[in-house]
Amino acid sequence: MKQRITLKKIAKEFDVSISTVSKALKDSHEISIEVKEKIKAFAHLHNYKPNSLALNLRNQKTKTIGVILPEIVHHFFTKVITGIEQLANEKGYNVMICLSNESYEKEVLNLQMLANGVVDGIILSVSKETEELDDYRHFTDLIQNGIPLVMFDRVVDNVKCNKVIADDVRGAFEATEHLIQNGRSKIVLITTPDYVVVGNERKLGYLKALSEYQVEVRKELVLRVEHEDQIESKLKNLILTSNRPDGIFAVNEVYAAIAMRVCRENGLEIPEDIEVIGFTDGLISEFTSPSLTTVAQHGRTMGRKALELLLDEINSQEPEYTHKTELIKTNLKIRHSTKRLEIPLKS
Amino acid sequence: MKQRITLKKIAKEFDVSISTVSKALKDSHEISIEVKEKIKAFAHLHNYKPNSLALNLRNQKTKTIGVILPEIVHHFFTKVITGIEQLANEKGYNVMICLSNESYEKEVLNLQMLANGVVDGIILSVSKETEELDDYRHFTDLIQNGIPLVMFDRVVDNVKCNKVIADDVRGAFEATEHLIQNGRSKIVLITTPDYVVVGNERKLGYLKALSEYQVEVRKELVLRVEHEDQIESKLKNLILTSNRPDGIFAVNEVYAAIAMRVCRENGLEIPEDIEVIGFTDGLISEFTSPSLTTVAQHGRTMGRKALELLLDEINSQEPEYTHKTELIKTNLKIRHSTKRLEIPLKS
DNA sequence: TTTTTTTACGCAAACGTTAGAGTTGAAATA
DNA sequence: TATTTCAACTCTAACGTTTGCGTAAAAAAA
Repeated sequence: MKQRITLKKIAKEFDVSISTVSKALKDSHEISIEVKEKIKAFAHLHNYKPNSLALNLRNQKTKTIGVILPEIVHHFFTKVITGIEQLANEKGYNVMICLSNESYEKEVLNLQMLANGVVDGIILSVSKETEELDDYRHFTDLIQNGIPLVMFDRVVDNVKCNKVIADDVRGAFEATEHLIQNGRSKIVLITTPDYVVVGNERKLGYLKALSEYQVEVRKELVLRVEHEDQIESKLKNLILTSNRPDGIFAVNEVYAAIAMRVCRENGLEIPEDIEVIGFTDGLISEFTSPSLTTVAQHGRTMGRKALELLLDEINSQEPEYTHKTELIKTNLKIRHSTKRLEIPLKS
Repeated sequence: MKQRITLKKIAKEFDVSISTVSKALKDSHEISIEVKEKIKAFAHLHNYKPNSLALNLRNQKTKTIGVILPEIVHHFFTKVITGIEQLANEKGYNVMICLSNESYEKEVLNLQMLANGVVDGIILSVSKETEELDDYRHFTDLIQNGIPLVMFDRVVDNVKCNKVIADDVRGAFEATEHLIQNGRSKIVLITTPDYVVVGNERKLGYLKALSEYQVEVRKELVLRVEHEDQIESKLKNLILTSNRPDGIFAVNEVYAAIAMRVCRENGLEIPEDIEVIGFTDGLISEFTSPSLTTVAQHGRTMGRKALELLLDEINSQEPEYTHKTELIKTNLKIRHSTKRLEIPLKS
């Protein structure tokens, strides 16, 4: 196990100083051509690469950005990573990914770890527990420390930083609108508890569509679930009532897929008896049967945009940087779980 | 934007030397109690955290391990990451994830980047392009440089390092066996091109099962696809022959899901007319209709094991470390795309 | 020949940290 | 009083790199 070669070792080899070697490798005019040639040849032969740690320490920057995700077994987040990675690559940055596993404590730990000089900036989606605890001091501390932070998807309103969010309200509006235009009026909303911001935003869109189209809002049709397991019984109850629902809008893909299964197990045909729409452009939607209409979130675009904003802030010279919030458009991917509308009722 | 606080700044504050501060914060007996107290209080107030870069440089280790994945929009890989992350967390290590995007060049770049002092060791799954090019010098170079490497899932036989692989042969054998025991004999194999090692291993298992149960091997039933798009036409051809297949074993989940769709579009009932099994414990399997029987790979276990081996090597004092190859058992998750066998024909 | 310029290098500081080896000054011992 | 001991610090080197500045010798100009 031969050790990595350093400037020092090369210097010793030719009996010159370390700075001579450093300058030679940088092709400095201060060094004679012969010396440069032999040093370069030797360095190349031994595959010299400057030690990143030393460079980072000296330059006070790492050309690395940190990404903290609530979880990774989630198609949307992997899409976002792909977008971040892509742009990072183009710009010569490295990406360090950490998982908070939806835990406040791990989020704080990850943040502290990354803040200690490891990265030049951080992209993050807030963990559910943090949203629940409603404690955001670790974010403001970070920002106080001068480390740029960009939040995406699950963001916190009163933390001053760049943000990238999907246009959740509009996406949910369009999904609900689509169901209404397909003649549905008893539309179930399957959503998360209130503290999950995106869930709430999507609920807003749902309500907005109902009100705009003068569809009655029925409280019992709003299903708030803490966990997937709860969907089956709650939904079944609704289906078995006399005034059973004819449409479902779920705030994520898995909820929608489960809802479809429950419907079919209870004798409902999709989309004839009931139409279903999910949120997120995951993998599942394409392979369910019937395939699931979803609100596509464009995770890759969000990732790219988030990094764009981050680099913008990192490279900004201004003492007072002004933060932006970017809204990424969603769009409805109509598949077989809803009927395609031939003649739109409203343009 | 206040700058991070350093030992130097604390030292200046109290007009003592840097080492006094360092020792005070480490509660050294060399420092008087009063001085220790005031320094600690001040440090805590200003939320002092030692700069990781400086520590890494000094200690010549980073407590960070690098993971290079061919892609991340892939349920299996995210499971592996989860496993790695979990153990890393327990052991106080950080994880840096890089994507090769199945590209040889990016794999090499990532490897070089990580090797420059950024990580203490690397866990990697070989990119398809690398397997195709059959060029593994970047791995041997890395090992020569004394940086421990663990390969998982897609490994290279003649690179000397720790490896973790699923028992692909056995998994494929059991899948094929299951189909045979269910009375199937015309079993299609949907696999990748030959250079993809795991695909090959799974093919071996398939062939072994056929031979062991004396089922005729029909070359035309082995479908080698470069891309998902090719499945439809190739499979359709087989289905439309007089001697149509009655079982399908696909080397991954997406192939299996697509195969199911093609079968149903061509009038075959699953599992009555044809049974289907996939590989990988992805998300899709549960939500297809019927749900898909798969060979579960236990990605999390693989991730944990890979890191375990890596840490083992990192912390090994021996000059001649002997490498291991760990085989992770798969198991068949029987769902609705195959019939459950009530009385096993063979134990 | 003396002075100036140029060439080609070495020195030292800096990034932030740690730890062993000094160095004080005062208290304890002889 | 002289010596030893000890507490409580500071100094220094080291990790690997870069870069402005200093400087010796050689070359050019006076």
